[in-house]
Amino acid sequence: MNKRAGAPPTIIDVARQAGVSIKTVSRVMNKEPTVHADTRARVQEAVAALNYRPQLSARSLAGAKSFLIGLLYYDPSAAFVAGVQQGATLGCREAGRHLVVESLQENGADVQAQIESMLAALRPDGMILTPPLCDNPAILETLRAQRTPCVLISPAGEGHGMASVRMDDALAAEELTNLLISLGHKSIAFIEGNQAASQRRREGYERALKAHRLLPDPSRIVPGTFQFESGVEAARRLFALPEPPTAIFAANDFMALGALTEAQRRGIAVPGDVAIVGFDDSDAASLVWPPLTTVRQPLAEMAMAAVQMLLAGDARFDADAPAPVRVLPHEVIVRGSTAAPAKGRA
Amino acid sequence: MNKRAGAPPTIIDVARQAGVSIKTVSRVMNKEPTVHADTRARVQEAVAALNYRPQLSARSLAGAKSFLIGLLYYDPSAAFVAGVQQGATLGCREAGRHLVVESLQENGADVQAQIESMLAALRPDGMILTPPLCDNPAILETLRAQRTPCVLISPAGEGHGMASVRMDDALAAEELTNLLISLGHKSIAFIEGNQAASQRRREGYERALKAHRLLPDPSRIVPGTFQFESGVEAARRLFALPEPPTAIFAANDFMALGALTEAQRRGIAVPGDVAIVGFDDSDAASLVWPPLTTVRQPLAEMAMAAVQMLLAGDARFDADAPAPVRVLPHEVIVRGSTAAPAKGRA
DNA sequence: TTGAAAGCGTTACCAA
DNA sequence: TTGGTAACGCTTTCAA
Repeated sequence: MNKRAGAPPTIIDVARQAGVSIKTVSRVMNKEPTVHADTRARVQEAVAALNYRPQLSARSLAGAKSFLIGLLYYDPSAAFVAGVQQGATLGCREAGRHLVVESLQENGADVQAQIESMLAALRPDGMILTPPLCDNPAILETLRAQRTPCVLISPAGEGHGMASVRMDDALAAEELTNLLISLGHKSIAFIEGNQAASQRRREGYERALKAHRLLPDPSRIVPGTFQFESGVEAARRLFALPEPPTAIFAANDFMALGALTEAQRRGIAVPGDVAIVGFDDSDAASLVWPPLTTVRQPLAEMAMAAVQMLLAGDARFDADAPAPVRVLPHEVIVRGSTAAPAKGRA
Repeated sequence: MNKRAGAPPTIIDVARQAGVSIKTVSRVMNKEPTVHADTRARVQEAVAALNYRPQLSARSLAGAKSFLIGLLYYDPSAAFVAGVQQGATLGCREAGRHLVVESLQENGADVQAQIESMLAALRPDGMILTPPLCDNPAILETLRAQRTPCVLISPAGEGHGMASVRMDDALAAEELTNLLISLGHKSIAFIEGNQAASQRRREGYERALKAHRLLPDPSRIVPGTFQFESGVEAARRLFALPEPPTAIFAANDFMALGALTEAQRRGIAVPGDVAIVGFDDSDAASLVWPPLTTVRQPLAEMAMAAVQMLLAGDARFDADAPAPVRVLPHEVIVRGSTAAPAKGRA
């Protein structure tokens, strides 16, 4: 006897229809190998006929998995969330999981409480953390205490022993700097940011200079905050130097756009008088003139990899196994903001 | 007897600790009024002592709610997802719900299957749809068939009888146009987009012109695609007119940025020779020079309202009750890309 | 105002 | 290879 019609079919309905036990249906649904091919076919037929889909809450209550992956973030740029999320949702779909997103409210003390409460309620199979949360020791400790598998996206340091996915910021910066050098630039300034990524990018910048025996000039390395305005300010200082640089490498696009704006305000031609490169390939990078030469972070791919690592068990707390780190390839995008320096200025 | 230590406490542990039945604990957790104050206090004490948190899967299996809200999107701009999501996660947290995000893969035929499968597995308490999904009749029909409460964010038309949240695009466009008119502009061009919102914005633009007895000139209304390049192209056509406009209203920021770029490439000063306004307050709007005068959509607020409507039952399929529509206030943001027209050009 | 017991739909253990 | 049956942790119904 069917329950009231209209109610979604349950495993019992399928078992009855296929003439097997519910346990066998369960085995088929979970792709367990120990089922006879005929039986399996019969069950699958019944599943299709009834349009049966196992209910998540029942599965997770009875079993060990929740089929949920959590994505935790706090005040990142829109492009960053969107990119990561795109990859995470795709990865989850492929794996039959679902993505639960939580944007933490504040970086205050109750953040831990927020996380604990989420973990207790949802019991996610794994968590994905983005900067700056993935660099917050208190948060990582909370997660570790609950033994929730985690993968960090682009952590600042070594990820505190947790699995992580990143791109090679230093290498990308080195490539970008090499591009400028190969165009003929010898006087290349660097605008720093106030996040961990900036440090790594600067390393690559200096590595490239050294490889070409161009001595880094401290006066050409100016601070910034990853904000547009700080790029304007930094450029102002650079253009005021007795010998202004012929190229500017900003640690992110926003600051590069600030530098671009300041150059244009002063009638300094880009890329004619000064070449400018950024980092991140933000939306705005291709929405200005000249469009910005920059580096694309493989955000979606990184998030997808994170999901895969989570489900492959790479993020378990296996004690002495070193935490795995996956490094994904980036892409240098050459646009109109770079060119060879004007005659006599190289 | 406690289970193995380390396992999270259950309702049974709390009941034992408080000396009441599990049903009473359940009542307290669900804030049911029919509990004596003393009993309630005793239970809450036990809950705090054990750090008890009800498990979602058990709650949803036993009860009628899943405590999950779904957010469905397909290829929107990063800023749009990020904005909506910020509001949705906050709204969910306040309501003790969690946000499950699904980004559909394609706008193809299997989209319905994707949705059905999600609904069957998750049984979300409600769904939030963003454009263009919220304008897709097939998708809406699928949702309606499952009787899942839905709230549409900025649907194109009347929302097909479903609850929706929107801003008043036409009013905002009218205000923006009025701003230009009040600055002294009489020759204001409009760059259209290829989405429903563009239509509404154009209505407001024309309303403002008519109110000031400025006849809309068809040659000053040019098509676009909401993409940067189409803004460049549109501006090219406008600047080639015998009498170029003194102001350009682009139906979104990306096209406005294209127009800005084209103006600068031609040495046409902004806002001196031509004023430019956009729509959406995208990141890039404040990352260029001059920064763009535009309109901010209250995306986060709209999403938060959507969650509230969902939980208030505003989105139930109550047959003859008309679907509720909430309209949220926007914000006109005046920046550097607008000024009075140059003498003699008004 | 409180409680006992019967589910909810699935997985897991153990036996056949 | 299969099936019976006991969990899983909570809400709900019905009684007290």
